[in-house]
Amino acid sequence: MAGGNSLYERIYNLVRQIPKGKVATYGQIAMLVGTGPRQVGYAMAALPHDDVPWHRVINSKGMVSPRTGGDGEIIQRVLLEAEGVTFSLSGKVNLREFLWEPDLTSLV
DNA sequence: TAAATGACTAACA
DNA sequence: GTGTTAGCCATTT
Repeated sequence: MAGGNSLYERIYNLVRQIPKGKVATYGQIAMLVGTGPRQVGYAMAALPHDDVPWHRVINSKGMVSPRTGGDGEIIQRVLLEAEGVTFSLSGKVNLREFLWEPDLTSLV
């Protein structure tokens, strides 16, 4: 387990800071916590917290990543649309408008 | 201890 | 535009 304060804790903490109506990419979060993008995806898969807006985390293509098994992919899209994020006909988010710009001054 | 896993990304064909 | 290859690194078995 991730005893106490682990890398994942930082990832979850960062994800919680994503404002409503915005999205962040795995690579972006990975860079901020100083790890590889796969760890971010793995952290989401583990998700010990149920109060993390994991649905605001998408891949670099602006699309919801297909996960193993279930169809949470659909749920993620619904949650984002409920927050005001729009999807193109191809099922992609306009990152130029909805990509979260992390406020570094508040992360120090 | 070593090998396998994975909700990714960038580069190349 | 899509498909494949390689790199990535903490967690799990």
